[in-house]
Amino acid sequence: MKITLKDGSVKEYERPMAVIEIAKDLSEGLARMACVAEVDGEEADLRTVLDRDCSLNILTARDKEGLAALRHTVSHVMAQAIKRLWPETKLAIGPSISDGFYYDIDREEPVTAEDLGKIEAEMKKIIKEGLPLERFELPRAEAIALMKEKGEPYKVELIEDLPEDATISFYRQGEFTDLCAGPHLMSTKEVGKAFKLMNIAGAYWRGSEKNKMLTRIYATAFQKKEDLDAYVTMMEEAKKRDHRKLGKELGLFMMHEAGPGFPFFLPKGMILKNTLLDYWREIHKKSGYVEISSPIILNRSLWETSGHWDHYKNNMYTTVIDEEDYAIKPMNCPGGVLVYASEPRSYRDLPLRMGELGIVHRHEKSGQLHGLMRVRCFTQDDAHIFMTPEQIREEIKGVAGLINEVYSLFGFQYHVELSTRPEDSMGSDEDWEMATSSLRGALDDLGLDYVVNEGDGAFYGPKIDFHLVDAIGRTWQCGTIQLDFQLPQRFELEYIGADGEKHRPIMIHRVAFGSIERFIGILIEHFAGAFPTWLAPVQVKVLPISEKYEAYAKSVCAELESAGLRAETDLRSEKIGYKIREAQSLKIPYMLVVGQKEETEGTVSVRSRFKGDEGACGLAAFIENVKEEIASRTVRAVETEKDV
RNA sequence: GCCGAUGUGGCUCAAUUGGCAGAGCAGCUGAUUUGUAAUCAGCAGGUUAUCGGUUCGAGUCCGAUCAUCGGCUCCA
Repeated sequence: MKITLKDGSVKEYERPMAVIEIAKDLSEGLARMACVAEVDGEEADLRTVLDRDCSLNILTARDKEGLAALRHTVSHVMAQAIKRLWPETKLAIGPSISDGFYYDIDREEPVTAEDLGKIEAEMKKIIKEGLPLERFELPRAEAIALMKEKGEPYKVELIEDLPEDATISFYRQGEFTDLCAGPHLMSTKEVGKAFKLMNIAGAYWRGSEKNKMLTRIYATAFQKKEDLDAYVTMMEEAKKRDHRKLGKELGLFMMHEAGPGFPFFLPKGMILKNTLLDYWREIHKKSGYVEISSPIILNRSLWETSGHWDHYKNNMYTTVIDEEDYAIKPMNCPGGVLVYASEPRSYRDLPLRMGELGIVHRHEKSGQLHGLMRVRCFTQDDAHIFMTPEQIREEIKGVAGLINEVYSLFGFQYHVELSTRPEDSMGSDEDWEMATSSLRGALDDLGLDYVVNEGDGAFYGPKIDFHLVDAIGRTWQCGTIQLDFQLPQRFELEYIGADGEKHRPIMIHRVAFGSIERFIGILIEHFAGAFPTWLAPVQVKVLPISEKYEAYAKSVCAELESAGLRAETDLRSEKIGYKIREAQSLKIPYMLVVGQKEETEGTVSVRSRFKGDEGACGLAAFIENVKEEIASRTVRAVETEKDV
């Protein structure tokens, strides 16, 4: 099969092995910068479902349309079933989404898990009835009248938002009629059996918290039963790699009621965090950044100058000390700005790339906390770049390149969004035009594929966001690059140009990891806890066969440690199988089994968490190999664990 | 914050219509001295999230609070 990437490059793969080959290429970074555009000449989209399995879904445009029509039809069947069971229920919207569909409904009594079973049973009846789906159109006024007659106020509201002269399309199946643009299957019979109601949630009508909260029923459907089964299995597997579960099992971090949303890092999690920070410092030094640290608590007048006191106070922890207002910083920028302003700057100093691993606190609303992904205290791998307008494009490219380098190291897939000027914004049209085109230009220069979110930028400037995917397909914003002309103005920042005159610099706010906490959450799920050796909290565990070999095990461990490896011994009087089982479940990269044979020969028996027993090896040679693996930060995303 | 659900030893889960709070794993002690995913025995561990109510009697029923989970909104 011939695959065309969005950057225009073409690769050929042999059919039976294609999926594996593509996965390998992706993990090696070959195709990461671009998604698949065509498969055998047909427009297509390619995504890895789970990196560990390298299971790839290659969906052609036609497949996607067919699946959407199927799901949309099942959505109508579900709505029909609900109306049959509880006729007083009001219907809102029921679209097809990336891995299924949902319907928002308004019912007095809460929907329960048992109700889902009843709905499914009723849906099966409707499917069996084989009702044909008929499309018909009505002028706007008649459409409104029809929906009023059926007692569907949400539908009426939807139609009222359409233009006066619009013709409204409906789909009818049996006694049930729904406002809908289609397309649909021909008959409810075609739905088949491959559908499943997943869960119940709340959702605001039209996505605004000012509106009524409706009940959303999430469900999914596939063309084949096997696909549904595979999906359900995949979701179950994915839940096993939930970072909250693994974080506890692997002793990485904990939460406590004493501080909801404030994570505690445990000793092993701290090694992971510090190792990431070491890496961060290394690449930032290489990329010409300097590092600063600014205070956690600063007084009110600073936050007033920066605008946070007015615009961000709801999310800030504030306090009164010696009768003066203070705030715990929710962002690092004002601190960075003060450092910039602390001495006169020349154009020769620019661009000035000033990094800060800053701990910020934000009072997030209780309902939105989520493990390490959404917390109230986190470390941003922040940096502020002060520069001249001419330097914007190159700097953006530099940052985007750096972020790509970081994500590629871990084998992440990500997508990029460009957010443009919002309605409520500050600054001149020219500034916005220049800033937005610089961002766009940088993305184009790099050949990065991106979507544009019109009007979604910050009030002070446009931004580029980088999103990573968690184990069950939710995406999380991690990296971001934001252009800012407001803060330099508010703080009256200056530099002396070549002309001897004062000029105002432009600022970039940027993060690569985003928050170390969130990034670690994503890493845990991405690797299912089996971190690459360079990141693993314990890299080698020495397992003596019995207490007789305790001395040798200790000496091996001492040598590993003196070579800079993170090693532990397991000296308990347990059988070797027990020790292996435990080390394996902790996902320790290497287990060294030592007994009589090894002690006599001065060797170690190496067991890899992925490959199992690898046989005897000289200790010096083993150390060299592992050191090399760590130094090169080798990531083996394609390897799979042995089944338990 | 909003809608819904959940909360029992460190972890995973039991406990009939309201009737003596249990088990496995982990921990500790002892025995065992082990060759690639769980050796055996014993011991200890709980104010059933918290506070209040109903009842002769509450893990179980009711109310409030807190936390967590699935979403929505917001966001790194």
